Amino acid sequence: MGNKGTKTKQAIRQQAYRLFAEKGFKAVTMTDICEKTGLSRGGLYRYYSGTEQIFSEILSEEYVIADRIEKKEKATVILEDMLKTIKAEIMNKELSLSLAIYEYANLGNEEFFTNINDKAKKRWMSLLEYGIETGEFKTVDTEQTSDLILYYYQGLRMWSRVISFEEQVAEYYVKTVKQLLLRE
Amino acid sequence: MGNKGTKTKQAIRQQAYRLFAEKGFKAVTMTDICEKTGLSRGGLYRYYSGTEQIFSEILSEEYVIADRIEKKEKATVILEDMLKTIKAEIMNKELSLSLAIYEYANLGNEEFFTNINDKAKKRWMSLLEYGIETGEFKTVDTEQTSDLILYYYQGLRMWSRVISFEEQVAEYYVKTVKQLLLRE
DNA sequence: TTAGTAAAAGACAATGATGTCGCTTTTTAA
DNA sequence: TTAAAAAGCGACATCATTGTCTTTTACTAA
Repeated sequence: MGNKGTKTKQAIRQQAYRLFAEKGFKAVTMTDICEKTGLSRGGLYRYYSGTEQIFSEILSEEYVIADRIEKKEKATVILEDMLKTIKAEIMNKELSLSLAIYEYANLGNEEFFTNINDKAKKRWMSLLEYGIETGEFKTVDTEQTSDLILYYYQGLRMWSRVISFEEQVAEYYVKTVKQLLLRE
Repeated sequence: MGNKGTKTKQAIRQQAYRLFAEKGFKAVTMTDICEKTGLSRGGLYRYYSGTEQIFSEILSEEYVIADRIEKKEKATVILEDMLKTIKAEIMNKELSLSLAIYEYANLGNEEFFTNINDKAKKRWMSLLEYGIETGEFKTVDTEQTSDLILYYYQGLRMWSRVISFEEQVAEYYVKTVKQLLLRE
């Protein structure tokens, strides 16, 4: 029984990931992926029937977002943690799928992203509610503030690929979110 | 002397604009533009040597941004005006070049956008300084706040293409900016 | 060791886009 | 009216990419 297959698929996805991060979705061809993986066209097609399929598998691997946070720690600690992750994401332009994702979404795969977005928003709202409940956060409109946090982040992430950002820009983001939520 | 040319060029750009807005930059071919304009390939190539050239001309037509605001009106009035424009931009997904711009920028045309971005930021900073000076706005960190206003907007504009937004999302944006700047 | 199956290779035709070139039509100005 | 210039046409060779198909190679289990 061939179980070498799953390993190969993983290797394909890994190489494809790098390509998508570098060039976006549309610019990556099956031939590119062949070259990177060292596989022949025939070989690659055995596993995946096209770039869409590969990318969609990469996405479902990548985006496993819980809609709610775990209310085990203090809200401020969770917040710090999330901001740290976000800051790192904004700053490393090399491995960002943002362009690829955006192109892919525009190719008629809206549902997936409506979904992801919903979940991310719910997650933030859930955190904000929690923080307000425990008194750690200021009393803000949770939906409005979640929107701000999310789309501000999206804007940054998108353009950080293109424009060379200084660290400061990410810093401002963190600062803004904290100022909105935390009591002085 | 043939001055029919400039009219034709304009017509080409107009049709191309629609295509870019609809499909992004990479997906639009010279052949597409031929079909839309009714011109033959040979005819089109007489005017433009490729999609890059067309798009770049469209951009320089579109983005004529002054870096400073005119300090003739009240800051609040200017703000209202800018927000109104932005809201409209977020809401009409059909004619947004956002995807095309993003793809184009990622193709190695960073400078242009670094420039545009700089100007837009300076414009906002200039408005904020003005408003603070006249006492209409709260005393905020102008750079930090401009960043927020800009990238939050970019995030919204990008995703409004993909995700079907309700009016509310744009409303939140406006509300947020006003809350940040205006005294209650 | 070997037969059978899985994995990989690479040739193939088909497609669709590119940029060029020579020819035709239309416009313009004298 | 006419000749020169501008505008427009479409065929052409070329290229990159696609997905398929047959053949070859490598494993694996009896």
